[in-house]
Amino acid sequence: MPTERYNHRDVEPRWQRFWSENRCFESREDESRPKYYVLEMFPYPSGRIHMGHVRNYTMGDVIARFRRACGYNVLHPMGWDAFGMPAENAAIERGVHPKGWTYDNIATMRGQLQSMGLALDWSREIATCDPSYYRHEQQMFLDFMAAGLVERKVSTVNWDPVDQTVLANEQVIDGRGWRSGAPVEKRDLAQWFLKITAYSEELLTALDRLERWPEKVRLMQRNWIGRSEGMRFSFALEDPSGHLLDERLTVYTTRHDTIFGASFCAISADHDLARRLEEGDAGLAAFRREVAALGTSEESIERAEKKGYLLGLYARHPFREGVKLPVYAANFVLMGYGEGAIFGCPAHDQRDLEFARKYGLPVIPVVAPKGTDAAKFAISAEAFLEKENDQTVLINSDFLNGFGVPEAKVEIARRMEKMGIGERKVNFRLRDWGVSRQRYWGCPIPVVHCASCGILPVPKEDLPVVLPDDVTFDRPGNPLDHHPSWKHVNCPNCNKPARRETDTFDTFIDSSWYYARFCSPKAAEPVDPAAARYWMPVDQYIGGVEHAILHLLYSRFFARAMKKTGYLDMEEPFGSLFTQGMVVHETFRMTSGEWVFPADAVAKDGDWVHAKTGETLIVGGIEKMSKSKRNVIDPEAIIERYGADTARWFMLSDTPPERDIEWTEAGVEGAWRFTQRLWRLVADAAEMASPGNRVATAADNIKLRRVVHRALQAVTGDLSSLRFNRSIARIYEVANSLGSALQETNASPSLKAAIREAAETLVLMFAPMMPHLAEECWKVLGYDHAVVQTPWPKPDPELIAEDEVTVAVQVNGKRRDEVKVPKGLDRSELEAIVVNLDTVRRALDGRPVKKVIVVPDRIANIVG
RNA sequence: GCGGGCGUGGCGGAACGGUAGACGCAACGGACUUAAAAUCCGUUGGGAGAAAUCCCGUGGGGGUUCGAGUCCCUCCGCCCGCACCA
Repeated sequence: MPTERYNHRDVEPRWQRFWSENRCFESREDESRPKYYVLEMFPYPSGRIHMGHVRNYTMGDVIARFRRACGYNVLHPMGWDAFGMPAENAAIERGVHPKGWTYDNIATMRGQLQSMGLALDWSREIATCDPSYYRHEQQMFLDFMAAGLVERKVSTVNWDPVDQTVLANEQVIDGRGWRSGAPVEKRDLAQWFLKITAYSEELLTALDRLERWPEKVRLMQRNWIGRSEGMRFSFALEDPSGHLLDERLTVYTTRHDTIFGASFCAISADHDLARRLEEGDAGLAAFRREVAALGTSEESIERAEKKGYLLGLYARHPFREGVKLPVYAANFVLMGYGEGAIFGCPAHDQRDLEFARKYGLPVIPVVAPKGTDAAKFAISAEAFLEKENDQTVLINSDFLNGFGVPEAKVEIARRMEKMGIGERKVNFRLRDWGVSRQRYWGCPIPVVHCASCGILPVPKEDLPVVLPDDVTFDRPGNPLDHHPSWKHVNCPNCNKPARRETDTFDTFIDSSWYYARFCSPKAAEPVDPAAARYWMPVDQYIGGVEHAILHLLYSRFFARAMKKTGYLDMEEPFGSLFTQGMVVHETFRMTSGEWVFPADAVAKDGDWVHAKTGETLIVGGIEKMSKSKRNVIDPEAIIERYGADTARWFMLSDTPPERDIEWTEAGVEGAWRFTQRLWRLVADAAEMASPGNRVATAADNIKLRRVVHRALQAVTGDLSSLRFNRSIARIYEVANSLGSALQETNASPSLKAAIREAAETLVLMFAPMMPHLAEECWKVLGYDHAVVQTPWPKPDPELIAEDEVTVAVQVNGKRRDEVKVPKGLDRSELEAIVVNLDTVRRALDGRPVKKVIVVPDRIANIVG
C-alpha cells in the first residue's frame, strides 16, 4: 500500500493546537483521584532553549503523560528562573534593559518549548522577576525575620578595585577581575543571612528518609553539611621573649588524640588576630593581600600552594611543659570553618605534613599500627591516616601511650575540660546562607535603613518593593545605588528620611520555593494551603546533578522555614529526585584554534572539513555542549527538520537518562527513520486488521500476543522507574514482531486480531515519548477520541506467564550447557537432569560431583 | 586540594551476585530497482577449528564467592560540585 510519508510539519502543530484548545493538560485539585506532581528544574531564560533543556523536559513530559494515562491527576507546570547576572551582563555589553531582554527571551523560549509538544499546564506559568511572584518572597523574608531565621552579619566578598564592583566567584579568573584584569581584593560587607545552620542536624538526619533520592546526592549533602564531633580548646600564647599574653588562641579539632604530635598552630589570614597584627607588620600585610587575591572560593584557596607567615607568637603545649608551637597565618585555613584556627599535626594530616616539610617543623608520629616499635616508626612522604578498621595505638604521647584513638579522645577531652581550657563540640561545615547581592536584577530586599531607628522591615502593606525600570548601566556598581530617587524613602517608624536597602536577593531564593508557588500560582498569599496540601510534595523532580547540593539543600531548608512561618505543612519538597546527565557533542576547531560549529563541519574522504572554507578541521574531544566551544546543536533547527517526536525519541533512546548522552547525526537519523517506520507499520496494520477484529486466542497468534503483552509489562515497569532507554528497546521488539506478522500474505482472522492488538498497544506504548505521531496513528487506527484521552493498557497475566524456562548449566562456574525445563521444577529433579548431561560429564573429566548449587529457573552449578 | 560519580564490541548501551553483549547505530552480504535513495532479509566481541566445540574477554592489578560487569581494596582515565554562574 502506498502510504503517505509522515509529515511532522503538518501533524505536530495540529495536535499541539488540539491539546491547547481542549486544555488537555490544565489541572486542578480533585480529591477523587490520586495526584502526581512532575517537575523539571525550571530554566533560566538565557535566550534560546538548548539540548539540555530538550532532554530534561522530554523526560518530565514522558512521566507526565504516562502517569496521566495511568489515571493520575497530573500537575506538570513550567516557569522561568528569570533573575540573574546574564541579564545585567547583556545590559552592560549590549545596552539592552535586563527586563526587556529577559521577557523577550521568555517569549522565544516559551514558543520553542511549545513546539516540543510538552504536556504542560501553561496556565500556571510564572516568572520569578515578576513582582506578582517576588512580592511573596519579600513577605516571607519578613516573616522569616520575625521567626528568628534571618541574621545580619559581616562577610567577605571579592572586590574589583578598578570596576568598583563585587565579583562573583566565576568572575574571578586567576585572582583577577574578568573585565578589568585587576588583582582581586577582599571587602567586608554587612549582609543578610538565612540561618540554615539552625537546621544542620535536621537537614542531615532527614536525608535518611529521602529514600527515593539517589544515594550519591544524599552522600554529597551529608558531606556538605559535614557534621563532626571534636573539641574546641585554647592554647596559652606567649610572645618571642616568653611572656604570657592575656589572649588565648582557640582552635577546633577532631583529632585531639594527636595533641602530642602538634608541631605548629595556624590561623586563617582573615582571623581577627591576623588582622590586628597586620598593622605593625608589613610582611603580614603583604601575605594577607596575597591570600586575598585568591578570592573567596574554597576551591582556589585549597588548590593554592600551602604557605604560611610566622606571626612571632607561640602557643604553649597544654601537656608538654616548655614546648612552644610557632603560630602561623596560613593560606589553607578557612575562616568560615570551626574557629578559623587549627593546631597542625604533620604525622597524621597530609596538608599539615606538606606545611611542616616546607618550614622545617618536627614530624612526631603519635598513632601507629598495634605492635609497632615507637622508636622506629617514622613518617616520610605520606602522613599516616588511620582508617576505620585499623588496629592502632597511641605512641610518643606520655599518658596516652597504649590508648586506642577513641579512648585517647575521651581522655584528652576529660583532661582539657577539667583544666578549663576546652570542651567537646559538634561542628558543622555548613555555613549560613548569605543572600545579599550587590546587583540590580534580583528581588529587592524589603528593609529600610534609618539613622535613628536602625534597620526596619518595609511594612507589609507597602509590599512589593518593586525594582525601578529607569536604571542605567553606564557605570560600574549596582544601578539601584546610583538611582536618583529609588533608595530615598521615609522611615516607616519615625518618618524621617531614610535609605532603602539596595542589595537584592540571591537568585537561589527564587528557586527555593517555586515548586510550592506552582500549586496556586495566582493565589494572593505565597501559597494556597489547600492547593499545597493536595499537590505537595513534588512526586518526581528532575534536573542536573550540578544542583545536587546548593539548590536542593536551600529548597529543603526553605520548605522548613516556610513551615515554621505557617506557609507550608511539610519539610521535604521533593519526594523523588532524578538527576539526568548532560548532552555532549564532538568538538571541531580550525588549525588557527578557532572553534567551529558542527553545522559547519562536513565529512569528506574520511576527514572533516569546513563547509565554507574547505579547510581541514581538527576533531577534538566529546564535551558538554557549550557556546564557547561552539559544539552546540540548535534544538529549533532539529525540530524543524526532523520534528519534535524524533528529537524526543533520540533523547530517550540508548543512553540511560542519568548518563551523559552524545548527540550524533547518525543517532537522530536513526530516530527519524524509526518514526517513519512506525507510521508505515501502523498504517499497514490498520489496513490489514480493521477495527472490527476481535482478539482471539488460537495458537497461530500466541507468539505475537506474548511479545506484545510481555513488552507492555516491561515498558510499564520501565517507565515507572524512568528507564526510558530500556522501554524503547522493548518497543523496537514489538515493532519488529509486528513487522514480521505483517509479512503474512494470508492472515487468519485470529492473526488479524493479534495484529490489531499489537498495533494499538504499540501506539499507546510509544505515545508518552512521541505524542504527536501517536495521535496521528490512533486516528489512522480508526479512533475518534485522542490518545491523551485513552487509558494505559493492561497486560494479560496469562500471556505473561512462562511455562518453560531455560536453565544455564555450569561446571565450576563455567557455562557448559543449557536445558529447557518446566518452570518451577524442583531442585532435586533439576539436579538429576543436569549431572547426567554429556557436556557436564565431559567437563568434569572423571572427577566426582562434590555439590550442586541450584537457583531454581535460572542456573545449576556443578562443583567437581 | 577536598567531596561525589562514571569506565562493557567499531559506537550508544543490556544484564535481581547466576548463560556478558538484549535493543539500536554503523559495517558487510543479499533481495527489490535500469540505477540510486528508501525499504526488506541475513551476518557481525576477539582467537583456534571443516565442524562439534574450545580458549580469551566488562579500564589495570589484587581479593571475597560454588559463581563477579555487579561486592571489597588499590591504581589509572574521564566527568560533576566546592557556598556570588544558573
